[in-house]
Amino acid sequence: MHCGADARVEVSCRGCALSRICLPARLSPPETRLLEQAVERGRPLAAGASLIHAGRRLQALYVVRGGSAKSIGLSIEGDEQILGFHLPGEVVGLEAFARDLHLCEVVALEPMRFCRIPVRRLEPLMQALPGLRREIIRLLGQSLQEAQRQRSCMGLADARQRLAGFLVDLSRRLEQRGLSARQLRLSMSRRDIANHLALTLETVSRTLSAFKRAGWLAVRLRQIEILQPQALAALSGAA
Amino acid sequence: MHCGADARVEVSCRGCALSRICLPARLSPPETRLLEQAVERGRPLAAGASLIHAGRRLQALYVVRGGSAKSIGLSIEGDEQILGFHLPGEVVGLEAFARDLHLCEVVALEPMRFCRIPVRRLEPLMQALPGLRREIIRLLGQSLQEAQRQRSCMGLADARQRLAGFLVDLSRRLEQRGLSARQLRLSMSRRDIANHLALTLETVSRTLSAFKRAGWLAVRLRQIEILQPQALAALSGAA
DNA sequence: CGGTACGTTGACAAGTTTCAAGGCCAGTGG
DNA sequence: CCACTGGCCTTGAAACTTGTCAACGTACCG
Repeated sequence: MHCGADARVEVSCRGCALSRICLPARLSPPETRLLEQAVERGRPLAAGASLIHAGRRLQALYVVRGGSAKSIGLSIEGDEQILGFHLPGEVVGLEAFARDLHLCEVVALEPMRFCRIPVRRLEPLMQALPGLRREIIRLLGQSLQEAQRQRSCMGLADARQRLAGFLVDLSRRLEQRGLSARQLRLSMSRRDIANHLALTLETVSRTLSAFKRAGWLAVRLRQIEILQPQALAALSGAA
Repeated sequence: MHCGADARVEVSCRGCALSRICLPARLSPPETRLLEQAVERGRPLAAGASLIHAGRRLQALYVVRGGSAKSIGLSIEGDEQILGFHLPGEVVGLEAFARDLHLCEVVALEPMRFCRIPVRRLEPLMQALPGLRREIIRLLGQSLQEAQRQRSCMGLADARQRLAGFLVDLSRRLEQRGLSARQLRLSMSRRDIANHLALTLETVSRTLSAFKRAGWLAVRLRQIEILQPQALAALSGAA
């Protein structure tokens, strides 16, 4: 299935609840107005449906509007690794700029809404709007730093540190979006978390139990309450 | 010390031996001519000297012209991880676009020459030359993919696979630059390799010895000959 | 009320790190 | 020229973390 888009629905970034977080956050009002004209709204996706298919040519960038998604990197041998989880306002698909080809499969974790910016419209806009060009480059640089940070984390941190870091990061990002930093409702399975952190699901489960025993978390399946944020933060940050 | 640059020396990218590998590789001759005017040649650096200081503002992108360098990512807690080794023709400093701030220290591994492209000159050029803009964005996308690939590697691969992958990658990159794909003269120490691969130097040493015993390599300190490239490639690629 | 996917827990095995000792090479000064 | 020193590299044995295999418990959905 091709990711359908209601091409000619009016989109208003300025009126969007995500405008403080999303692409327009650092654009001027006139720039945002011009960007709006290039943005299409996609038809909602069901949980498990693909927003981006690995192997497809880069035709558009996507922005999560509601729900959440995971990026799955596929190596030649067939092993998959989840490279990231995406929350509303986050731009996905940037890595495809390397070869105009998507190497990641992006899959909805729950019913999801999204926006779509075709590159054939983005290109001339980057020419016309220096602010938008800088913003795309900034986002690429940010993704690069995040990937490098995660790379270090995979190398240096043990299971407890990785899981603590995951929870702290998720908590922070949810808080940015106006949700509780304490009460997390995970949209991904233990298997997904384990894959993302390069652990086994058993280790994730055991480590969550250990945090629970230590009084740092209250865990009930995918509903997690952070009781000792500073303990988690110390573990994730301090080697 | 500020990284000195002989600002007004004439630079010719078209006459440079690296032009097939470096930034101009995908630019048109007219675009390359304009780019040349923005490029400065830096004063050679001694081994161990910093090309980029972590914490400094982004003022320029750098290109390795001769010798080699390592990028060291610094986390808050003080642990350092080598994020990559850089050969002639490679652009370094891109990750600073995230916050106009360099988070990596880039250090020469041996006497090194480099070029420098100030961002205040690059900005207007990206505006004027769509090809250069696309090329910078492509390079960012490529760095992002490489960082994600390495992230997966740290997670999924064991010591033998990581080291095999490291050697295969280095061999390929040296070959692109007209050097032997078989005879590698490592410019980095075992400690650096271990740090880069998130292993201990003992494990690197042991694994090299294992490859030697298997008849895959001839190892003499930093001089390495690859005897069975396909064995290394199979190990690095096949999970 | 099963059936199935998800999650938890335990015992054991494997791979890597840690700790410790020793070898090799280059540069230095007697 | 030689011995000495310090950095780099190699190798061995023990300890630890995580993966593997297996069993069991739990929520969700027909």
